[in-house]
Amino acid sequence: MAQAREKDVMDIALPAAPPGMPQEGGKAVSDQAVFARLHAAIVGHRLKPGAKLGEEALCEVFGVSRAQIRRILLNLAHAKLIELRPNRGAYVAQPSVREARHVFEARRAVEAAIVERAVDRVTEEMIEDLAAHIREEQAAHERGDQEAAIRLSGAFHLHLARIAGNEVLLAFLEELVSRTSLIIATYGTQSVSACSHDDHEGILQALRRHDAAAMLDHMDRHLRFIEEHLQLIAGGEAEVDLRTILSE
Amino acid sequence: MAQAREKDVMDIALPAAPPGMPQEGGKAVSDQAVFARLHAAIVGHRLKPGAKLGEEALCEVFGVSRAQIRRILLNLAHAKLIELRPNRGAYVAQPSVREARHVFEARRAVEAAIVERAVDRVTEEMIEDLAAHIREEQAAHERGDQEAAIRLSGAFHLHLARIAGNEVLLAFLEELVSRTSLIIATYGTQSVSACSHDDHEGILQALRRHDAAAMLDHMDRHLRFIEEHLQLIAGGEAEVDLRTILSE
DNA sequence: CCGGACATTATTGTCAACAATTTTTCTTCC
DNA sequence: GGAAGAAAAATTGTTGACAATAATGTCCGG
Repeated sequence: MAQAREKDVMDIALPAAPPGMPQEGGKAVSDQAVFARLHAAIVGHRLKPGAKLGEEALCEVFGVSRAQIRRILLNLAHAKLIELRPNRGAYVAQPSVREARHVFEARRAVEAAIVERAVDRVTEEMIEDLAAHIREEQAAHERGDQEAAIRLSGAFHLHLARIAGNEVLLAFLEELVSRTSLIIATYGTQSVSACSHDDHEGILQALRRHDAAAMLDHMDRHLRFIEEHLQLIAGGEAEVDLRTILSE
Repeated sequence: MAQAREKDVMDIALPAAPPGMPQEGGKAVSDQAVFARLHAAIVGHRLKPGAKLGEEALCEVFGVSRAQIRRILLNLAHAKLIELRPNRGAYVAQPSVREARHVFEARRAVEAAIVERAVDRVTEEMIEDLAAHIREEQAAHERGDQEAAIRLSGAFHLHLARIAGNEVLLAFLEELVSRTSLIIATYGTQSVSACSHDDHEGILQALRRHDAAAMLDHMDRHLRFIEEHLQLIAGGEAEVDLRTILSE
């Protein structure tokens, strides 16, 4: 079982492997690169909540030293994507129901602040960029590329944050978007794996009219819709898993 | 000069040194303890923006290994209190004017969200705790204890966040309060070194009446007042320091 | 007297071996 | 057969030495 989970870790490197850089012999791989790969694997639902991230395994996968991996794991822990249990190792985080609700609540607050600033600063060109972005989302959705759909869906919100022009709010939203994706991985059903691009379209329409109130309304409904379609009931921890699975 | 700054580092340990624990011979000092000491020193304006934090010096002061200090410095960097320049070392952060404005803007947004939730959840007992807190603030102010005044001033806002009951918003505000203190250390005049307890009193009065609108108004004015009384003009970087100081 | 190249020093970054802890496996006994 | 306990294996945590880099000081030529 632990062996099986290690196998999952081995799969991380494959999808986004850089072309011209063999892990052996080449020069050092940057922290940022490894961090980005692990981040993408967790947010993209390839590494599932609870999966163990052994240091040795990660070293082999990325071809880096343990000291480096350790530093990167610390960063991922700070981003709340993994949990570091002393003397036990690193595990992909399993957000509690309470935590999930707090993340959504905080996200509504932060997104509202971003919307208010974005309507004032947006230009025609930016609106066209957003429209193009939504088309990309739609394309990924139609072609059935789930991971791209998740990524682009989050990127839409971050795009809006960049328009708002506040780097602190952007950093907050980056954290919240990533955590939202992890929450969906933990509590999501098949139907809800990402934001629906229709909602994004509605938000964009309101932005075109510079209608802040309508944008806020759309954004709030959008986030509440996602939250309500999760199975955020009771203690969805491992304990319940065993009970429901084994009581046939 | 570099030597003088190292001296500053030596002063960190003295004020809050734990009584019964000699750094040599006792068991290991926890990361958290060292982090808290450095955090308090920076937020309490004892370590000034730009001060160098040499690894060797910190090891001697706290009696810990370099690996441990390195890990702690990484955490402080993540909290945006220090800046890690590769191959150059760690320095107490010098927030740019732009960054300062973004922090205040984000803080207004986060505090607004907290206020809205706090008015709904507050109890009589909590209000009394807040009142007691304000009296403590006043006492520290009257006795001229600047560091305590700074700390308690931030603690008031965090107390409110705890009442709001959202751990994510609380974590955001913790970061923002610390960064605000660093911004005040960088751009503050003598007159503005902390929140005025009068404003806090006004916020509390509005909370007593469960008047969310009044609270939001007070909070917003409170934060804008602090921001406006800083010297947030032009590029107050180190470059300018040398130029203005040496060109008499 | 000033400026640039070189050597020295100090500091940060990295690595590999060692210690401590947890997890697994194997044995033993009821 | 199953549980308790002990040995073994695997994994995490720490330490110290070494390499790489930047800062400083020195020496010479102009």
